[in-house]
Amino acid sequence: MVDFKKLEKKWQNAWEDKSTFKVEVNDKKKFYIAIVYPYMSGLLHVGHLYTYVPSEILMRYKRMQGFNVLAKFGFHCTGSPIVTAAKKVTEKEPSQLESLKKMGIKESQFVDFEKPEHWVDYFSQETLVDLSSIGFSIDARYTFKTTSLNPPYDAFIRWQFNKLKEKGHVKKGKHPVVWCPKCNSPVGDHARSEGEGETPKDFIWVKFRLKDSDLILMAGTTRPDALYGQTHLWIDPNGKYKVVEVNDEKWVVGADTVKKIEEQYASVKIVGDISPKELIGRWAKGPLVDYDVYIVPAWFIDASVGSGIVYSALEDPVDLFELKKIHSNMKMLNEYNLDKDVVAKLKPFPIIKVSGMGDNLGEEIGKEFNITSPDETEKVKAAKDELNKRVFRKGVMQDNCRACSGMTVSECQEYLKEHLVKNGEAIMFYEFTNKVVCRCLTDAIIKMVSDQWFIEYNDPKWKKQAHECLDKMQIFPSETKKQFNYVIDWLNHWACTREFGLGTRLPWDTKWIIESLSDSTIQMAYGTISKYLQHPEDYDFKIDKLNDEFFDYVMLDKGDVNVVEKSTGISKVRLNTMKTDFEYWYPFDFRNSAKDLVQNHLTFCMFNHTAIFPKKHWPKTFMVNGRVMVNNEKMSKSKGNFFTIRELYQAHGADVVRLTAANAGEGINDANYDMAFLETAKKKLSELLDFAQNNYDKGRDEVLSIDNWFESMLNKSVKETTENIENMKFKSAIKTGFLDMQRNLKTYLNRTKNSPNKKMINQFIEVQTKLLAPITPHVCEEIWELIGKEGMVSLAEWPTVDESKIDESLVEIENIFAKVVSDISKVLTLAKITAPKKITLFISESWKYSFFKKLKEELDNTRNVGELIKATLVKGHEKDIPKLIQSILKDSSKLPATVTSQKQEVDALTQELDNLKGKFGAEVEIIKAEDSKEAKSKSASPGKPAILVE
RNA sequence: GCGGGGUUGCCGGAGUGGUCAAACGGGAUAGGUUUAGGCCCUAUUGGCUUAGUGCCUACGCAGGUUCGAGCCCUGUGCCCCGCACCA
Repeated sequence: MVDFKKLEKKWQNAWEDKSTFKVEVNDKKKFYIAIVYPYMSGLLHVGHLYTYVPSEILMRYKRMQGFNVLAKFGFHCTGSPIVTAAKKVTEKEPSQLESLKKMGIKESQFVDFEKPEHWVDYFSQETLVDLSSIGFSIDARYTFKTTSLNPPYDAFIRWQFNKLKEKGHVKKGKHPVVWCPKCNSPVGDHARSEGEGETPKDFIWVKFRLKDSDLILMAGTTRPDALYGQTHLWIDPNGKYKVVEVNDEKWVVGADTVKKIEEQYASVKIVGDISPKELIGRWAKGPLVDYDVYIVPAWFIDASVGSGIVYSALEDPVDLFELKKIHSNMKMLNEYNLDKDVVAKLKPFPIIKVSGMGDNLGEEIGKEFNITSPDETEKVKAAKDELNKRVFRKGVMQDNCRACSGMTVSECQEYLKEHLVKNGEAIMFYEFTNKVVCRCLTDAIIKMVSDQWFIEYNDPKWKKQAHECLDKMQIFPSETKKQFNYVIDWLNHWACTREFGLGTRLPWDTKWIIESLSDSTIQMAYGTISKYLQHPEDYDFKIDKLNDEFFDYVMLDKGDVNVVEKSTGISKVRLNTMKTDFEYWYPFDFRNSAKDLVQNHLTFCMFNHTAIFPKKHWPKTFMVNGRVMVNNEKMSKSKGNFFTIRELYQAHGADVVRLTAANAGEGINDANYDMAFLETAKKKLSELLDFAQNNYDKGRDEVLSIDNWFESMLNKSVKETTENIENMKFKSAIKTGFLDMQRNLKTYLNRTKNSPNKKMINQFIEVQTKLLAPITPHVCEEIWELIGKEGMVSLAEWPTVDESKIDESLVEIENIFAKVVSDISKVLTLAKITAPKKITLFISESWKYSFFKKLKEELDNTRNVGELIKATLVKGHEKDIPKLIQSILKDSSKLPATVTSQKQEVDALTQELDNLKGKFGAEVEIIKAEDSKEAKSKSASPGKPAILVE
């Protein structure tokens, strides 16, 4: 077995020594690949590998096609994960320490990892080691890390935000956030010990003004539409209520809600307690209707839920059945001094029309669910859920609903939410539907963050531009375009600042740090000149005074170079070098990522480009890949199928690991990194090297028809492989550019009895090496050297297709031969003949060939038997033709893909006579059907000789 | 709930109207080679079957369009992913 590791080191050193992948601006056409940078909270793992392989293959492929290729690589460090991880190290959290250990870090070094800055330095360096060890052909001078630890990058991000602000895309706003009062920060899904997936649900609290009083009863609801059908208010007769003063109004709310109001809405002054008894039996006036509503007790109401007060619209089955209870409960009516007549008159009245249902929705659904008593609480609840669903989906507001008449229920809800709040008749209020607990075990709350900065992705004009950008882009796979379209429309305000974590400070409000997904949206532009900004000393300048004018000049062609020279201290010459570089490289031509970045980063990238750059610098191509599984299971440390790239290449070698990654999958579906394939890859690559070494420049000079077949197949492989790469189908490229090629080689050697044509075998080895070079470059360089080629295969020219060498009839003839062999075997089995004496092959009568050709053409026009007969009729065969047409119509597989000729078929099979004789140990005779009296001979058809065994 | 993707042999997965179902990879079984194992080679891997190179059944389920459907349409079951301030 080949020592891959040794060979790989050799070529990695050679690339380094010869600066094979260092790029400079030149006259060639450029191709800029902006690789998504990895997060530096650890070493690269299989997931990264799978995402990076497409970029890496593409950059090598484009280089071989003569492009000047820039591949940007960075190290992402902004946000909270690194800080959190460092904190865990400080706290000596076992799983965190274990994970460091697994990445090869010694215990004595742990103390260094208590500082976030150390993570940034350490992992970006180690990642660079991994990248070169796996043979990625990037130019390391262009790599950079993010955050304020990298001042020029920091300046770039400030510039980006100043630009966004200038264009009016960044604004201050309010937003409800799931918040941990102890950690004093938002609690994302991943940071919860309970309540994953929970989001603040928006309610509105509607104001009901108590008659003959200045008190306002706040009634919470998600169904403002039902206000049109309001009948009365429910209140918890045993609950605790308070009167509080909010913005000069006196509200009655459940006692437990006071704190929530402060967190979400406004400061609260508690006036005092109020007993439900003081309210029951009185009247209140709510919005949207002219009448007053009566206040009624209900035990299903809980003062601590919502606002503690609910208004009733009797289409709701719960309310309806609850009211029935009260109707019949004289004792209670008396206890609360309720007016019997008023209560008796409370009746539902219809406001919503649901198709397929009558007017009295509550009663009807009750019957449907077979509810006989109000105490069947489960049934009642199920009925309520079902009704809500129907109302929301199909409900239309009836004519008695004033401004909302004719609206669908969902439209009406949106309309009322906005209008009631605007008119001061309600407030927005957010609640969880389930409990949320922070990882620190504190109950989370909903907090209204009010001085947060937002990027306004909801701006319709901006959305339009983003759509325009998307329309012009190439998206792989193309189905993903739909998803992008949806995301552009769905994106709303995006909170872009945080109080905690690594990153760049918001230039005009420095208490805030720019959030991690917002800071990386146009950094690909920075990547075009990062070589200079990260290593100014190599280019004789200093960058201690980078400012917005600098980026304006270099990237937007704005401002005066003399002014910029003065303010930055960078010479005009250097400024113009960077400007030229930027203008040469930008925009980026390709960017790929896993599909989870579609709904944020990749879409942000489009938005931000349209805001800041002119159209010519908008992104060109996105490719989205699935997530990677390992051995068909989600990768996870606990399952033991979590691998760093380092572990893999150290154990198997870079090429093997790369080939396995490229073969793991393609398209948007989840891929599978198959550890078993590592062994297959090893074998196949070893064989490849051995074969090239032992067979190059050996063979005969004479040309046989099988050589031409081989050449056809070779050209086909090049064609298909090139197409596959162009379509970002890298797994298919392995199939057509490697596996199929190897199978054809096997067939070829078999058919030539291991005596290949020298020219062909050389061509094969050269083409094979080139096609594989982007995927397994080390082995390919080695082969390239072994066969005595000049220079690096990495810089060799990508093979071109010679269409004239693709002869479909040769391909067909070879298929016929293979089929004949298998048919003979089959016949022998069926006839139970083990040792045949003689095999006769009858080649189809010659008229059938032209008939088949003609028929093939005619089939595109018609399927009508009569017409086909007329069109294809050959004199003298009036009887045969209808029969043939019938059978072909029934099973079109009888018609070969390519119709050859009788002569070709006879010649080809005659050439293989010895081959056939050897295979079956029998005499073989080939006869044209015309020359035989055997009845069987007439059943031969083009591509399918008749077979007679004796 | 909303949006996107998927559903094909023992497994992973090709295949988007006839040329073609199962490419390619993996696994399994039998045979050959081998001291043995591995590598490698051959055959089989939905069912049936005949003096013949075939027939039938199958692409989640049920319908439909078509001369013809894995592919198009309608309905439906199930699985995966995302739904935000988090990288």
